[in-house]
Amino acid sequence: MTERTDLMPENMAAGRPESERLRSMSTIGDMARLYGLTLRALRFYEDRGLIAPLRHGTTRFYDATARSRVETILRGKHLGFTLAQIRAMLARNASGGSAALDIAPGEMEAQILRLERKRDDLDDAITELRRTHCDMQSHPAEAGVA
Amino acid sequence: MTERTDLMPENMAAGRPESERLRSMSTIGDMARLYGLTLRALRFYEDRGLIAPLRHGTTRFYDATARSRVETILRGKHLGFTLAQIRAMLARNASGGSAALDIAPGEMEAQILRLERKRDDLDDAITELRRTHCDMQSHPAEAGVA
DNA sequence: TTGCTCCTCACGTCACGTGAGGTGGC
DNA sequence: TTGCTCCTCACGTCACGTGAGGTGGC
Repeated sequence: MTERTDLMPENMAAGRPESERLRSMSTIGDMARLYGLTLRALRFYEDRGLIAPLRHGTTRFYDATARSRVETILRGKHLGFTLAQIRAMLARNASGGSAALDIAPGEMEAQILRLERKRDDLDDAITELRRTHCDMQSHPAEAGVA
Repeated sequence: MTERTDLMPENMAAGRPESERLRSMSTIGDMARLYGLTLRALRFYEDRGLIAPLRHGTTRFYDATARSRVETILRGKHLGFTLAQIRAMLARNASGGSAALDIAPGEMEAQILRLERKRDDLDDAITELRRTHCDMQSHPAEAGVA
């Protein structure tokens, strides 16, 4: 996040808020390092309408708003929502101003049930794998399952 | 699974083992109903080299071996393995004869760790969703998440 | 003739990965 | 000139879903 004089108009006085805004912007590389995302992922979110970075020529620049949107996207992903759902949640909230995930109560409960079912399936699988693993320890001859 | 006389050669005597084998075969529709799979899924497994049903013209027929292979595929999927992994396990076992999943011990442990990590991620997400859900119950005004 | 089941392309989905080929400022 | 970062296609991956358009026996 070095200072980008190329983004600043030539006719500037000292201490102007405009230069402050430009100075505080991140490149796509900065964003990738900051959030542990790939460039491709950031461009993909943009293509799906989740973020809209500023452009200087073809180069993308991300301001504080864009950054907080990315953070919100990551939270949505962590909660197991699809990008389409996250996009809808961000859009619904757009009226509110902040970049929060506007999750409807029904959506929330449905998601909890979905994730619980997935977790239970995983628990089953883990139990079965462990049982087979132990079987293999005690009878190393038979390495097959079912 | 009706009797398929079209599969039997004309020159047959009564009680011959060949007709028994043919009679015991399933169509792709039978298989789909039996295992709760779509026709597309069964054709896809074939395309990926996991099963090789017999053909009568263009129509597929599945014998007992093919059926047990499909059961093994479903077990592999339930344990969270990819089709490529399942294919390799089935191939390794091909020498053994039965259609079992030949899972290497290291593969097994790696899979257990992978699934445990996924389950822990799910647990985190569920906890967070439930907390947000409760927050929404107590302060209905703020419907946003972070 | 209608209805059912079967077939083969082949594009769409989801969330990106992975080059290919090119630009631009230090 | 080299090296770094940025860009836009565009095909590949995974496990299928979903028509489109056609065949074949009761």
